[in-house]
Parts: sequence; structure tokens; C-alpha cells
Amino acid sequence: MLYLKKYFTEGLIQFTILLSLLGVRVDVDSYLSNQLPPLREIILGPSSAYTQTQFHNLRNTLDGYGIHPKSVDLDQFFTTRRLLNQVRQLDRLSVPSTELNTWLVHRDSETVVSTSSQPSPSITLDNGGGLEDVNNPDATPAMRGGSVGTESTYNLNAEDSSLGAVAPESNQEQPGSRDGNDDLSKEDIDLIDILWRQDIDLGAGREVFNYSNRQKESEEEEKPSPRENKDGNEEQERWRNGVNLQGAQPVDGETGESIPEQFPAPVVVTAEIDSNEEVPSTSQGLPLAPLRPAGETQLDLEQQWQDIMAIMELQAMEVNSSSPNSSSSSDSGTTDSNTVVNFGLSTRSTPVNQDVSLHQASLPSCSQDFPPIFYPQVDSTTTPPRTTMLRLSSSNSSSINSTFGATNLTGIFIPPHVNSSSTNITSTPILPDPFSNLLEESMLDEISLLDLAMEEGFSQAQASQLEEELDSDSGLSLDSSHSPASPSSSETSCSSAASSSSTSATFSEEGAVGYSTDSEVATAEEGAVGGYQPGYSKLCRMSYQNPSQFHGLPQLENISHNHTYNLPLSSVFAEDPELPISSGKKAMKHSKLQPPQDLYDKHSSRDERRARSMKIPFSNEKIINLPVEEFNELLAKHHLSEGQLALIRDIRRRGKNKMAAQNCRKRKLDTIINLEQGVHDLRRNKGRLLKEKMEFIRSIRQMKQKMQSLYQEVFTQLRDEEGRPYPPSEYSLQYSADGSVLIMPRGVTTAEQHRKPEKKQKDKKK
DNA sequence: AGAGCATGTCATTTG
DNA sequence: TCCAAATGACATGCT
Repeated sequence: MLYLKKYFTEGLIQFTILLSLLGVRVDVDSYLSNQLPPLREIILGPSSAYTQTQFHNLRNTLDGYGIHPKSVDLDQFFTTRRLLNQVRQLDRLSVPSTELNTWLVHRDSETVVSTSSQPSPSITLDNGGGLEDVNNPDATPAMRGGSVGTESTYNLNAEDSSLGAVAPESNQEQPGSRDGNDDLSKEDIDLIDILWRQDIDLGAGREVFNYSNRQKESEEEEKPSPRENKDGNEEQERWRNGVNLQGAQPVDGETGESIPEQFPAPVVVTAEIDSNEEVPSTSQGLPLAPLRPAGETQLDLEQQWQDIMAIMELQAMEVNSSSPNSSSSSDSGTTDSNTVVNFGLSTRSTPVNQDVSLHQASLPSCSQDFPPIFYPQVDSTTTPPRTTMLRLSSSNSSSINSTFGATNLTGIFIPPHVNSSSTNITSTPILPDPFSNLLEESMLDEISLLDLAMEEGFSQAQASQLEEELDSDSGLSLDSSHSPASPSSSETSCSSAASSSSTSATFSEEGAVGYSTDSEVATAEEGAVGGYQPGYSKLCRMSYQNPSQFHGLPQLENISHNHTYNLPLSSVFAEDPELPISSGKKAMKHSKLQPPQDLYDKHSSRDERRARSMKIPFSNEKIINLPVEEFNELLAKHHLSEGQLALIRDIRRRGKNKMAAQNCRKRKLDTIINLEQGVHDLRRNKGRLLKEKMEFIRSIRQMKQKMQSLYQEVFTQLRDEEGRPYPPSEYSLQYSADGSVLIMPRGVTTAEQHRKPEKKQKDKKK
């Protein structure tokens, strides 16, 4: 029986694990099918947060929390635990690998991003659609260049700096994490390289280059290269390729124009690039791995994964074009099928957002970085601003001085590097970033909470449970985690603590009443409930009266206490003489081939024996259980000596006290169980609240990123009367009372707005 | 032999 | 004040 149970348990667990895995897949698929293709592969990797979450849940469910040490389920518990640990290890192993893949992908895409980032602006330039674009291609290109420059580790940089147009090569040369590269055959790549180099060697200008590039693209289109399926499937392709998405799409040259664009830009802005090299492009140039100091990898795996999840959510919103931000940007940006014209300003926001997502995805540690704002005038700095990335976590939270609804956007969207204490930029004003501050504090609070929880005596399992509850987005966690800790858990495992406790409680009350009843009632009560059942082991017993059921079960064989508290010995022997075991330890011990009378005496309690020796004319049961009045009547009916009366009173007192002691102990146990349950519930509640907090933090982060990108978009497109851009270091955007956005010199309060003639009003596009 | 546990008993408190 | 119940403390028996 035991082994059967064991095997069944193991099999069940394994089956559950398999189901979990399958369920995860299914869930992920369904989830990703909602347009989260980019991370599909990442998530569908060996491990996923979903998987982890479910395992956590499963673990919690079977964690054994609350299992009484004596519970017969302990064996199962350990088996379960072992299996689950194995699964968990698998899960954890897989997570890093997934992230690693993401990282690599991102880096490639990053390279691509720099190239790709240009398409939108460059396209605008080519088309001349943007008024300001012609005048200041610098801004965006410079930023691109900056982003490129930042990635000095890539071949692309060198080529970019010299030729300003080799990105595709580099991309192709990159061992392919990129989809485009993957799809391209080596011949195609070689051909592309040759053609590009020819163009470059011939000194082809940007336009020429573009043209040739297009021709090549068209030529290649004739070939069955995978790239060409972009038309209809490109987006899908991109998504499938994961993080590359953004970078890949321009590079893939669905338009063919995007690629060339990027190169000229750096050339034109060379001087600025130098100065801004370190400055990531506003829209896309999010410095990633290269820029990030190794020591800054502070965020743990958990945080990283949460970032990825946040990215997924963000991307999902964007892809759905349901993003509240923009009706225009989202739709145009997400779909590659859009024509070149679509890459106008309106589309930028999307790439920006995607970049943000990308960075987070690929560089979880950078997840909180904010895209820096491009500063055209920063060139003055001999030491280019280092890593314009703002690490939210690293920046110290001085104070949250403004709410999100603050009219002044300056503080909110100050270039990230401004906040970093390590930055050398002196020209740019340092303004607090409320969002980052808020985020920091929230994160810190959470971390501190977790730490506190650990310090408070959270067991590892409980802490992991909390973690899981924080992690798990699925609704499974709560239900599954609800568990063993509570009496109800043991309820499921055996006869159930809850049920037994409740029933026993009920019966205990009845038992009290039962004292006044006859022996049959008492016997029935004990048979049903066993009176007071101390300990879980007893609670778990289906029926102590028939321990033979558990023969062969070692754990249960050890449980053989006498629970016939209220049962007089006479009734014990009279009603169940065949089962000496049921009569308890004493019965077992004394049941060894002893004469019936001797046995009878031995099994008698002291009071029984005393009563017999004193020749008390009625049973101890009556003495104990009769109501006071009846008891007095009984005493009055018989002529009893003082000794007999004293003994009878003692018997009654002790009998009642014995029952009272049993009830008292039972109540203690119930109280302990309830307290445990309460603690468990509180912890669950705490975990839930923390989870909610995490979600809020995540959403705030997303909002901040979106606002950041929007701010940058708007700001970089602003031009004064002479067509010059406003230097972000000198101007900032502020809300006006009517909801419009004003550009104002920094340091000028809203009250002084009227003094600035150059201020412009511009509708803020979402 | 001693620890740990379950149970019984006593003394006291409480309602 | 009495009684029953509750409970802490201790004793006993068993594994």
C-alpha cells in the first residue's frame, strides 16, 4: 500500500510536471500569439518565466509547508520535493541560457539598431518630407552616429567611421543572431558585401549608394532569399527573430533605403559624432552591453526576468497598436509593410519604444536605463559624456519632488546621464528624475521587503513562495500556493486536519454533553471521533478503531495510541474485545495471554480498580458523566460510606478533569493550527501585495519610457524660426495649462513664459 | 539511560 | 458559594 502510494505519488508528480511544461508551452503560445512574436523564441526557450512560475506554484503546493512532522505525508513530501527540485534546477539552468541568447541577439540587433535607427530619419531626409530634416539631419543622424560610436567593439564602427556605410556588412558578418543573417545564404551575403564595397570604393554618394543599394535589394529580391518575404510576413519574421526586430527591419532593407541612410548620417555629423559618440541616439541609440560597466550588473535574475516580462507587455501593447501613446506611431512603426513615407516622424515613436523594449529585453540590467537625449551642443565636452545611460537603479533617489502629472516635463525627461553622478557633463543641468526616483524607491522598498521577509524568519521555501507569487502572473499561484500550510491541506492528505479539527471540535462539545449520556452515546462518540485526538498523526487517522487497515504501512503502524478516553474499560472490552490494539498502548502491552480477569484488572484505570475494591455499586462512567442532580440522586439512593463517597467524588472530579484536559489540549492544537493558517494567509496576502507593487512599478517604468521617447521625439523635431533645433541643454518642454506643450528655456518658470518669444506651442502627439 | 511524546492528575483559575 | 470547565504544571508510561 505504501509503495503503491509512493509510486502513484511519483508518477502523479511527474505527470503534473509534464502537464505543467505542456501547459506552459500552450500558455506561452497563446500568449505570444497575441503579438509577442519577438520574444517568442526567447520565451520558448528551455525555460520561461511561466514555467518557473508554475513550478514555483507546484512546489508551493507540494512544498509540505504545514505538514506536520508526524504526518504520514512526509514521505510523499520528500519525494515530491526531490522531483520538484530537479525540475527547478532544470528551469533555472534554462533561464540564463535564454537570457544569454537574448543578449547576443540584442547586440547584433543593437548594431543593426544603429543602422536601422536611421531609416526613419534618413528616409525622411531623402524624401524631404520632413521640413527640418533637410536642415538638420544632424540631430538624428548624430544620435545614430553616437549610438554607433558607442558600440566601438563592433566592426561596424570602424567601417562606419571611415565609410559611413557598411552597417549591412557588419550585420551580416555578425554571427547570426539576426534573422536576416540567418535567412541569407552565404552567397547572398557575399554578393551584398561585394556590391556594397564596390559602391563605396567608387565613391558613390549617399544617394548613389542608396540607389545602388536599392538595386541590389531588388536584385536580391529576385533571388529566393528569405528576406523578400518581408512584404507580407516581414513583421512576422521580425517578430520571430525576436529582439532583432527593430534593427533588422531597416537593415533588411525592406525599403532598401534605410540602410544607406544610416551611413551618410554619421559622415555628415562626424564632428558631432565625436562629441556625441558616447551619447546614445535619442530614439534608438540605447547603449547596451558595451556601454554598461560590468560592475553595474546589479539586478539579479529575478529583476531581469521581470524586465523581460515588462518588455513583452510593452511590446504587446505596441504591437496591438492599442498603445495609448499614439495612434499614429504605433501602427506605422510596428508594421514593416509600411512604405518609406511611413517612416516619417510619426513612426519614430514606435521604434523608440521598441528600442526601449529591446534594451530591456537584451540587457535586463539596463532595463531601467533611459534613452538619453541627444545634445547637439555637447561637443564642447572634451570628455564625451560617458554612457548616457541612466540606470534607474543606480541613480540615487533624492526625492520625488514631482508627480507624474507635473507640468514641468524637464525634470522628468532630463537626459539620463544628467542624473548619473559619474557623468562629466557640466553643461547640462542636473534635474531630478521623479520617475527614476520613484522607481528606485519602489524597487528598493521591495527589495528591502524581501530581505525583511527573509530576516523575519521566512523559510527558504516561503521566500521562494513569495518570489513566485511576485513572479507569477498566472492565476495559478494563489490557488496552488494555497496549501499544505493550512489545516485544510492536511485535510486533503488524510482525514484532514481541518475536518478533523472541526469535527472533533464539534464532537468535543458534544462530548461534553455526552458525559451526561449513557455509555452507548459515549462509545458512539468515541467511535466516530475518538474524542480528543491529540496531534496530527491522530488527526490523520481514518479510524483509530480499525488500525488493521494500516497494517503494512510502517508509518501508521507506529500510531497506536489509545484514544478511548471516554470509554470505560468495561465497555472497551465488552464492545470490542477482539481489538486489543484499539484499546491503546496499555491494552497492547497487557494483552499478552493474560487471564481475562487479570487482564480486566490491568486494563482498569486506577479509579476503576479503586471503585471495584471499594465496591462502588455503579460504574465510573455514570459517576463521571451524570449531571449533578442525577449524580446526587444516585448517591442518595445508595448507602455509601464516607470512603466510598470520597472515592466517587474523586473519580468524578478526575474523570471530568481528564476530559477537560483532553479538550483543552485539543483547543490548543486548534489554536496553533489557526494561527498557522493566519500566518500563511497573511504571507500570501503580503506576497500578493508585493506582486501588485511590482506590477505598478513595471507599468510606471513603461510609462516613463514612453514619455521619454515622446519627449525626445517632440523635442528633436522642434525648430526655431531659422530651422535650427533647440538644444536640449537649454530648452525643455513643459505643459501648458491648456494641455499643450511649450518649449521653454531651462530655468524659466512657467510664469516667465511670456518673456520668451521663441517659445512654441506644439501639440503633443502621442 | 535518556529524550520525546501522549496521557493522566492536581491545583488553580475562570465563568 | 458552588459547580463545571479551563488550564498550567507535573507525573506516569510508552517508544
